[in-house]
Amino acid sequence: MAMSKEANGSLQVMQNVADNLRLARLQQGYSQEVLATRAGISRRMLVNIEAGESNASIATVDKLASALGLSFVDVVRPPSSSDKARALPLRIWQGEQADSHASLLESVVKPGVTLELWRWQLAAGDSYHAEADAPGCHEVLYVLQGSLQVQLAQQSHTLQTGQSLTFASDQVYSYHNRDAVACAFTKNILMYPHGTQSAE
Amino acid sequence: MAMSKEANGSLQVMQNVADNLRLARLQQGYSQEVLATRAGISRRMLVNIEAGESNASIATVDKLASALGLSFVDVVRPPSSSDKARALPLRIWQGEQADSHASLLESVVKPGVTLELWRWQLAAGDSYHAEADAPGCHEVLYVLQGSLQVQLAQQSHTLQTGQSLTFASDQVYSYHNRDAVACAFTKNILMYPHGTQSAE
DNA sequence: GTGATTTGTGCATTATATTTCACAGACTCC
DNA sequence: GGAGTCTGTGAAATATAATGCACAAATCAC
Repeated sequence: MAMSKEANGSLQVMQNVADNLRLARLQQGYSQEVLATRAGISRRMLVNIEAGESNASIATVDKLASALGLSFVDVVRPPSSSDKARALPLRIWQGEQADSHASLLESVVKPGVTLELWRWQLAAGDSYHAEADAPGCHEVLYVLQGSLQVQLAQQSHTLQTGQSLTFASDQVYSYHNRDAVACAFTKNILMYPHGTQSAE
Repeated sequence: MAMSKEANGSLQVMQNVADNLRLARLQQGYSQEVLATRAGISRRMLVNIEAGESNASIATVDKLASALGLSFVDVVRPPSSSDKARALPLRIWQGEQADSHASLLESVVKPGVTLELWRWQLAAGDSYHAEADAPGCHEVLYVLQGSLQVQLAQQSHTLQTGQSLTFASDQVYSYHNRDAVACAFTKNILMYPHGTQSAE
């Protein structure tokens, strides 16, 4: 993948910027309009850059990188270097305690569906309250260490190390580590554009 | 080091580009004029970029990177990432045999003097003939593996593993590996602007 | 000292990146 | 069907990157 298009004066770097920006933008769920506004540039420019047809300036690329929470180098980096072990982790959540954090490890974006792999960690006694995800979203948890209580709207589940749980996340929910040791777990999120999927 | 100057709209990236370009240019002994010509840009532009006062385009930075034998990322990279383990090795020499090559590991550029650390490797039976360095240059060799014969204008030295040699390199000289195994050695070069130093 | 080379600055000119708008196609939702 | 959002394209206007030249200051060679 990531073959160059060789338009007019299309440099390899331009194509890297184009690919990296588009990928990161879709991963974070921004439209061109939103991202362009956040970055303080025109949408027209963003279109050109994502098409690999614009020889942007350093400042412009930097604005976009910042708006996406990426470093300049991340945006410019060719896919060849550290290919799949990408610029991710992104969207890191850092709790008040040092041992409480979460990071996005992988992200697969397809036309109809998006899959994200997260790694979570909760310090002893800590908890996390989440808002409802988009309609149709499902989460699949797998506890690596310690124990985890998942509080849903109507029910509650307590998972021990090695146990897993699937639940619809289009509702408010929360994670609780009521144990005395840190809890680590992986979390897969399956998301759909709007509500395109039927129940299983 | 490498504090930002905060001129007009000086981004951190601009300063990185400025620092990296100037360092690489001096390391390779180019004047602004020469580098600008090789890169196909105006010297005026190069002056601005090296001063961190110009918001250059991707294409311009890429031209400069190519002219210096560097990748785009190398030029943009902040000094913080892999700080001293820099973009180097540069100026790689590759012999006809795969085991014969040399690379520049470190380079310290000061107003009056430049020190370079190289790592050389010569395949069994291979040799390398060097032109005279600038007047006043000295080399310090240290053999890591195998044996090395250094042929100077008036004399010849044969070094075994662990032995070292200092000699004035402002004369033609050559390295010979007359052994049956590959030879590796480090080489420090001490250079002066023109001939500013007195003999010891 | 003079002469040559390198580097930094100011300014007018040219090239082009960037903006703003208006519009068309593709898609989802109602 | 129409109304909505998202995305790509075109063209004119504007901002600015990039050029070229002339000149001053510093450094090194002689």
